[in-house]
Amino acid sequence: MSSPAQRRTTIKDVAELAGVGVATVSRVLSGGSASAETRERVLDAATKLDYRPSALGRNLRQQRSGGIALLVPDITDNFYARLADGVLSCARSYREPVTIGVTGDDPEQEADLVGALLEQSMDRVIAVPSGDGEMWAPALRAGLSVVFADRRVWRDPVPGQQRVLDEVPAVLADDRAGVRTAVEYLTGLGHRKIGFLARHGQTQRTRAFRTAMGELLDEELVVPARASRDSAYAAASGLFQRRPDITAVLTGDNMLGEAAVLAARELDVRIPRDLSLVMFDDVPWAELCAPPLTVVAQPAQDIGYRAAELVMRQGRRPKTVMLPTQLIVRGSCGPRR
Amino acid sequence: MSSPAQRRTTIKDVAELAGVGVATVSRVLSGGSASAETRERVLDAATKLDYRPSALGRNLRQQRSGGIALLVPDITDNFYARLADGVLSCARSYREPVTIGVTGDDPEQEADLVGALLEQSMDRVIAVPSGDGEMWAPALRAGLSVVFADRRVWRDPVPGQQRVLDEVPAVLADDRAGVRTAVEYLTGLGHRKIGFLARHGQTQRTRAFRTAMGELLDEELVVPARASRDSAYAAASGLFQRRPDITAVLTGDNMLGEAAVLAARELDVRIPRDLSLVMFDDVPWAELCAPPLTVVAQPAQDIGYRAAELVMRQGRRPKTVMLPTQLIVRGSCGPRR
DNA sequence: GTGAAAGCGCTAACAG
DNA sequence: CTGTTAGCGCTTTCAC
Repeated sequence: MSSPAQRRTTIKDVAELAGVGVATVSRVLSGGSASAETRERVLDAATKLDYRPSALGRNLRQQRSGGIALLVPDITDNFYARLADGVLSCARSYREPVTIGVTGDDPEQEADLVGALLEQSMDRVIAVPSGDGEMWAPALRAGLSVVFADRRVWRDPVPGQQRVLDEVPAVLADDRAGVRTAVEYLTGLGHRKIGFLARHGQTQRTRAFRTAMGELLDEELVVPARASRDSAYAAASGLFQRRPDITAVLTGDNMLGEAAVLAARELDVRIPRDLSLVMFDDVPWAELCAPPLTVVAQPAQDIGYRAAELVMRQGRRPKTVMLPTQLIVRGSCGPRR
Repeated sequence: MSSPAQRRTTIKDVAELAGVGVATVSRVLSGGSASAETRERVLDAATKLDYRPSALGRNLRQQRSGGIALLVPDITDNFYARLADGVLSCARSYREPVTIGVTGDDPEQEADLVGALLEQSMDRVIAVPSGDGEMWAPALRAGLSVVFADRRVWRDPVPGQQRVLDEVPAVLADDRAGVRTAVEYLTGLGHRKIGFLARHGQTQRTRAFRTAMGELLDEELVVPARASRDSAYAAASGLFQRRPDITAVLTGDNMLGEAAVLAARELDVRIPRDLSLVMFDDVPWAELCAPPLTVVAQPAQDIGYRAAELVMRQGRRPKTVMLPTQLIVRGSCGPRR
């Protein structure tokens, strides 16, 4: 049997040992004013007792639990893992714990998680949002400060609330430029029938694709997928079978890219001979793939880091941050044959 | 400017509206005994006010913040991401928030993080441990219930503490069997000079490799790497250059596998013609690789899920759980040439 | 079955 | 500059 946990050292113990009041201890420890001598006595006592202020007491008093919450669609997706890593790395420098929730890109689950956060009195959230304005507006009103990462929320149909959501700062990759660069690269190679595989949530990228394609756009080649791997595969496979005339495809994220490679292989579509492929997001395996994949790289870790910075400095009304993407040409694209 | 956050509804409000005392509300809401009529009145009031009990108050009162903490070496490593996903998925069914910390496989950072947990009064931790017994024993004494995942802690040199650490339940992949199967597969193909790339932390696997190799073991072919990608690459590249006579290699995790593929390509070592490769952990890209990688699959998500179950039911003295691995043969191994 | 009251550890307001 | 005190929201004795 394990021994019973001993009672925690409290601020009272420190005060007693130092021969001062508890308020003084609190002040000294949080950098308030105190005479040099008092300060030393307090610090001494605290060290001697190995005193660790209880976050519980502080949190209750301040009516807010510290820490920052992070909501991502899927933590096993390397992109979100890197994003999370960035958040974690920034949060560490503030000594703030990070609570992670997985939404599965499902507004309902997201709403659930936000509810849980409120229950915990968390007041800082970084989210890759799945829900729309209707779901985030109440959270905002409840007083938590939100930063969106990777995506922002769709414009809300209700006029009055649109303003609210525009107030939510966001850290985004420059989807417009990324998509445009990729499309230009592909058209430069002679491709005309270019497919686009994207998640339902990737509104910005889808829109950017439509714009970038201009005259060339064929709505039938723009195919949406749900959040799962299976759905990604189904979308890719479906597109390739339905429209064997396409010569290039751009995918909105790395799991769709993976699905495209798999589906192509299954259908005996050769990359890049029969089909050129550009994938959004440069994951480590893109280079190991056969052929190595041409990608639109995104600074995932940076996105997370910057988002964490923003959510920590809620004071200085921060604007939306847009981070650049980069086309990395490897071996998955060829000229139209 | 955003509107000021309105005051939270407290238990007092509910009590007032229901015309009962706060104690009664508390009891009803936590499933205690109450007359049917009272219960209904309370529930009604709670619903009407949309009352959410504050975790802050409860936590302080109970001297423990709920939730479970998860410590992994690297969240961008797909294996740990899947493990985390398993934890998250189990924790959700208990409605417990999960706080994630990244240790970088560094005992010092790990100790830091545990300190932070204690400060937060977290009392449930799932850890992929980097530190040794000396670091975990105090945490245990401080009263938190720990479950190890993926690895357990090295036997402690101090005799008295060994027992303590054996009391920590652990959820592990069956490294012994996994390594043995892989080695037998390789020797079955005729390989004799087999290299092993492993992290410092992968003691069990390294030990298993030595055992499995028996007579064939060449200590020079067992090479350790630190946690980083760079270190993994250096280890692989170094081994291949130093000992071009090896014909097969087993890697202790997926990042080492990735490094091996990259290093081999760089040195113009062909897989599987010149070198057979078996990688621990079946990541999604293993199939996309050229050639597709033969792997020892581990139930990462299950490991996380089971660990979370254990840490939630600290009551029923749980034993260590060992989960099976599976050799998945793909295209990265060939006969010794 | 129910209510009154104590108190978890801390910080902020106030008085000295 | 420093100590006293109130009280954050909740659960848990302890009377009734």
